[in-house]
Amino acid sequence: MLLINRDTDYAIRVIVYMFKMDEKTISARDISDRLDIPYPFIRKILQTLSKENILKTRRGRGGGFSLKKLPEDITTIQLVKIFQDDMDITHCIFKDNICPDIDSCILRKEVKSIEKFIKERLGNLTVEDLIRKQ
Amino acid sequence: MLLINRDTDYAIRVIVYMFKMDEKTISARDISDRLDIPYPFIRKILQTLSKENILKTRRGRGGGFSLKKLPEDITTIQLVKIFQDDMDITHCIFKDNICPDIDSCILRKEVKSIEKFIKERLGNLTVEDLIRKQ
DNA sequence: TATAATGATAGTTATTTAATATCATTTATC
DNA sequence: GATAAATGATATTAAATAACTATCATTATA
Repeated sequence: MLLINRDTDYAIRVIVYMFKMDEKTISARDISDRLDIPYPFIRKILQTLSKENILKTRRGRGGGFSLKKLPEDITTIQLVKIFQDDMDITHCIFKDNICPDIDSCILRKEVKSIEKFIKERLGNLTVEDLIRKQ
Repeated sequence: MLLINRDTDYAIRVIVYMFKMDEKTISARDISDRLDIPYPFIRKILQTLSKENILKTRRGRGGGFSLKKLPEDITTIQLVKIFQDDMDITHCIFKDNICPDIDSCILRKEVKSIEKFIKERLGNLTVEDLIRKQ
């Protein structure tokens, strides 16, 4: 089990890279070549980030992707939620089944509270932090 | 992503059940029937728990499993570690690859710290807590 | 000796994740 | 206007993991 999955990790790397490069726009092909990420894979991630309003796109020849938000306005939890199904680590596999009462489940309460903690921590970690502190 | 996977969840339920029943030994077949868990599946879990010294076994006719530890001596994190590959949620998929220096990775540091928090929390949650507080 | 249990381990199926492929649309340049 | 180079949308395949099943040997009781 990983807290940050591959998609999220790639997304973070791409965004950090784009900030560092400081180019107006950069194509999926270039990112794929420079960061050594499979082309169709990074395309899907870039498309998602653009749908989520984190990237701008310019179509057609010479087009590509550029950042729409400032690094201090992108948090890690935002990206995790986009690529990891809202990060619902509490989801009970036994609901409607063995478990007598979901509301009285101590384990569930504990996990829920841990989830809250994680979301707060990653909510305070921006892309700027990742760039600046390194 | 789930914090507690199916194996761990079953293991917890079985142990709680065994404490509540207060029978000397109980067979895998009985547990399977009473908790509605697939027989070969629960067998594997029981075998693992017995290898890990959480259960005692008696082989042969009339045999089965019984608890070896007290509920206050079994923590949730123990069970998670047994069934979930030590719960290494930090594991970096990019080592030896893109990442320039694993030691300077801010994201990694953050995730590692979250992992530590989770392990402490689940380390303080015993099976007795799960029974008593319910 | 037959039966009912676990020990050990192999094998299968289902689900999820990772990666690839295709074609339409857009836009810059020649 | 034609061509090339880009993204948009979406379908498909492949690999990995998780879930589940099966088999046979060994043990112990009646």
